[in-house]
Amino acid sequence: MKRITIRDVAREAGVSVTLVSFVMNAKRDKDGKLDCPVNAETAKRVLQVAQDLGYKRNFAAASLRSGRSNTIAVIPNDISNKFFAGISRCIEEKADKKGYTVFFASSEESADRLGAAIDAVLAHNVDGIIVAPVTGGDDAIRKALDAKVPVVLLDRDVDGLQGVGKVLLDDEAAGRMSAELLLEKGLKKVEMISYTLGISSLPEREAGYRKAMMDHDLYQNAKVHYTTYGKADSDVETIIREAVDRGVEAFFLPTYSLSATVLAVMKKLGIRTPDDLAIVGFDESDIYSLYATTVTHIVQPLKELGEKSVEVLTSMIQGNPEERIILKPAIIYGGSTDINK
Amino acid sequence: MKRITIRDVAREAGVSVTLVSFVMNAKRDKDGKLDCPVNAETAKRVLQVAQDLGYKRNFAAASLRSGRSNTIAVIPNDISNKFFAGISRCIEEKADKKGYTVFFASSEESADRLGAAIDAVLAHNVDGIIVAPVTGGDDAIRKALDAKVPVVLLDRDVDGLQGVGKVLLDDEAAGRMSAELLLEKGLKKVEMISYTLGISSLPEREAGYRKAMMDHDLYQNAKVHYTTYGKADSDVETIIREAVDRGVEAFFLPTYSLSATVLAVMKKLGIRTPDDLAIVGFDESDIYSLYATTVTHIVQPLKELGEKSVEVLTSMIQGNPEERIILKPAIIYGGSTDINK
DNA sequence: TTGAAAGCGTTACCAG
DNA sequence: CTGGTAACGCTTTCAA
Repeated sequence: MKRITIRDVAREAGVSVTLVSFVMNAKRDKDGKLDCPVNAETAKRVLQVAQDLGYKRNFAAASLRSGRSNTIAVIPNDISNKFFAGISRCIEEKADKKGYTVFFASSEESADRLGAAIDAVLAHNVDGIIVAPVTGGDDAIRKALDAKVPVVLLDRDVDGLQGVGKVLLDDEAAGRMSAELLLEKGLKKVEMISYTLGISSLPEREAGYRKAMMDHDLYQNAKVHYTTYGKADSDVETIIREAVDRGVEAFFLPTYSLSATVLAVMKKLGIRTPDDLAIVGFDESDIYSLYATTVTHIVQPLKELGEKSVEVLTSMIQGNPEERIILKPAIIYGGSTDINK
Repeated sequence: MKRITIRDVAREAGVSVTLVSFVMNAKRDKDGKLDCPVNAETAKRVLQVAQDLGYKRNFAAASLRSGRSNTIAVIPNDISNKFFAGISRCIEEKADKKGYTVFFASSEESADRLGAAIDAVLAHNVDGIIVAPVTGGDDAIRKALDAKVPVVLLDRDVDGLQGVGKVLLDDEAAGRMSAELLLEKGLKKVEMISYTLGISSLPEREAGYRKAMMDHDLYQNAKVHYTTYGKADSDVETIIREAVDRGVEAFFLPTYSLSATVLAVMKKLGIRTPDDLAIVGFDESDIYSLYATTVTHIVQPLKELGEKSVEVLTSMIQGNPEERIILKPAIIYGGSTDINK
């Protein structure tokens, strides 16, 4: 069963390969009409023959000739992370609708791996790249830019990169909303734990938190504890112990992993929420509804983040200028902030 | 900055394009020597020149000419599922080591989407496909087989498919281990909830459970409740209520989603584990350690499943016959089975 | 609206 | 060991 080529279709339909190529590439406009310089009758016949013969375009050939490949690459920092897994699905779905197939490669929070991943997908002629940057990943991203391959930054911003699209969460709003929710309950000693990761979202969330504290004239109470990604467990235990002793009333946890770690520590130490400590967590997870007390948390608009990033990227692939889109977070209320003082 | 081709390298190194092609494709054997019919000196020079010029292979051209593409496709039923997200990462890592880039496309538990995904990756000339089949996905998979593209079934088996590799969990053992753990605690009324999904793993897990019940002369107590994927919430509540009234002592939950659903229902109804109901859950999740009582659960060897599936696939791509690999599950003990009767 | 022909960068074949 | 050259299947001028 040999492969059907454009030539077979042309011969069978009694037209030239050029015509077939035109027809196969034509996009349908809103009327369902193909917008290409081909007689409607002919086009229809070609389509029919292609269908009958079971013609499948050979992307390798098309890519070689045209330089385009109808593929995009998605490089999250960790695909096994729930947030990116969810977003990846949305991206894939949207990309598929637009006729793109998706390459995946995760960077594992390492600039080197990001570089390797970008090399690999560039060698495969991807038309564009959606990436959640890692600390120090600027150079890797610049390689793509140098190769004139459009890039969209997802979820995390990086300064000093010209001509990249961006689809980000309004991280400052997320921080502000979280803190304000707590402050409006009458709590005064609201603190935060964060990572020393060099990515933009965390400092922004912190800025939002600080702003809210300031607006409520409680800036003297603002305090942010830092820990390192991957070694948070012991740090967090110390932080929580000390904070409870000091009479801290609430914590804002700006990532899922910090939220999970804090909940684990609280469970271990027998610290209850919201009475001993009110909590606002981040991102979606079953743990928030299954924890002894349900947990209030910030949710990111996964679907929109995914879809927008594809839209911005495909628009850039078509030669339009880059866009920068900021999406708003939402709050899901749980028992962990159900308190009044 | 125009693209460097094999011809540029050939000219610069003063050799033919053929030589360059040989060198670029040569695999290094264990001694670090390139195994190709090229003078070591020449090879070294070519490599050096390629490096200096910044030569990058054009996979589209190679793919067009050779029919191979150095890409494999991974099609889980749902990438946002924690189990597949974890496994995907392992697959990607292993594939990368072997020089393959991976395409992702999820089937969303739909045979149609699986068909579309397979069409798409086939059009991109993937060298092989790793797929977690969905109910009724046989035909889609057969399309790949017809195109002589090797396929490895991951996690779920499908009967009647010739020449496909398989990397599966020993599902029967998982069922047996779970039930036996409960029975050895002296519990006698051990039941199970399962889905009416037409995939192999669930019936196998059920078979293991039934076998254990039989071995302990408790087959008259064996009972499996069925619910539908996506509509489990209300069913499970009814099942649990009724079971507790009937004095059921334990449940084996053969998937993560069932485990999460049951824990949610128990929390809602105020049913405690292990005293009111002992529980064995499935797959890894933070919820098992964060639930009021930690939950005993079966874990699949993610890393091995991912790596083996890549190994089996690449071996098949090189023309070797398909393999069938069955991996053993493990149990993580928690408080939900910490009981003796 | 249609067609002929020229490549795109590799690999594969065959000859030396 | 080395080199010439013909494909691979498509898109893209250019000309009719």
